[in-house]
Amino acid sequence: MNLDSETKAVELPDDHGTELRLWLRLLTCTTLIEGEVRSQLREKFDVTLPRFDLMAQLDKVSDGMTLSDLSKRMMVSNGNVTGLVERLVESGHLDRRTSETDRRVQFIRLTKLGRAEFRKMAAEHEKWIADIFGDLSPKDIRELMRLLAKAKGSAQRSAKARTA
Amino acid sequence: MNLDSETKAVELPDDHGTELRLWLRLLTCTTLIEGEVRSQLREKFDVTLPRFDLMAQLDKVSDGMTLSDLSKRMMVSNGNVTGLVERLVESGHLDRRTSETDRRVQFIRLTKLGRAEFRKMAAEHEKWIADIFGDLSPKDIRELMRLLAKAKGSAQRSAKARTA
DNA sequence: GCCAATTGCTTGAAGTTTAAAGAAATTGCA
DNA sequence: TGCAATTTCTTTAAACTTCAAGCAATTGGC
Repeated sequence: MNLDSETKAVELPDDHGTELRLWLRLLTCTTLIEGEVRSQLREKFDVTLPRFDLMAQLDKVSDGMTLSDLSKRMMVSNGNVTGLVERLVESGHLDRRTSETDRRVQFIRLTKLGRAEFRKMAAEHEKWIADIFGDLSPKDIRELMRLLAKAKGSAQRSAKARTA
Repeated sequence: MNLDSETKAVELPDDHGTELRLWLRLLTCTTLIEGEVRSQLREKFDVTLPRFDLMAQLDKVSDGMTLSDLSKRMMVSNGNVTGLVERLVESGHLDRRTSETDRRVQFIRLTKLGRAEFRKMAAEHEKWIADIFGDLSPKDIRELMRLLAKAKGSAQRSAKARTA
């Protein structure tokens, strides 16, 4: 038996510190940027981030989307979307229409007003983001994209394995 | 005058699409991992992520921390921390003590129970994170750390410039 | 010492979020 | 057809979050 390796094993019970530090850095980065975007949205357009996100999903399609689609894409719960949509319909940004073939399903769309307002916000939003990442070179951005894609894949693999 | 370049300028009013895609990917990654961690914490320890985060901050120091320190480190509002601490004191995980030199200040500490429970959770938590990033090589991790540090710096520069 | 500004924390209102339970509609299979 | 499983959405309770307003204590000129 090798005493040295035993001692080492006790002092360094696997080393998962680097992954943890990576996670904390990722989280800090995201929180920082999210806070910045949130402030700007409130300040410039008096809109909350969740509402902006929801409208962003809807802006990608022309013919609407169901609540389930929205909750999957936004990675939030179903009930959450119900409330958000309700308030956005109330304020005239969204339009809801019940499916004719399945009466459980609601198709949600941006209204003319909603789309117009979103487009205005999105244009500004894109500039803020560009400025936030302003110090990164095109190569940095490509590398980050690549590595984050890999990280995303890894996380999905891990989550799936756990649930299975 | 060059018509071609004019046309281009209209069709591609600056190109900030790559930064936007980077941001969306960063957000997706974080949301995915955060959801995974949240599920595990609830499932295995019946604790919420915000409580875990707060205890993590306190575990780093032995002699306690003020509410302001906590809110700065966690990057959340003051009022938010007030509520979290209140519930954690209630459940016996935290301990609060008013400063003797400044009666506005409260020092918050983990109780013996709180620290013991946190240590147990943290050990598991580290393993989950290691698994989540399991597909990344040590080199990938180093590169991500480096690029995220750069992104963080850039975001801070941007936020600071706006506020100034 | 006086008092305006600042700092640390709490409170209240509105909104967001999750998890869990439930209602309504559809689907698939025997 | 009949009915159990599934899907879509809503509802509920509890927690979390922010922002703004406010209170209490301290600090820094003067």
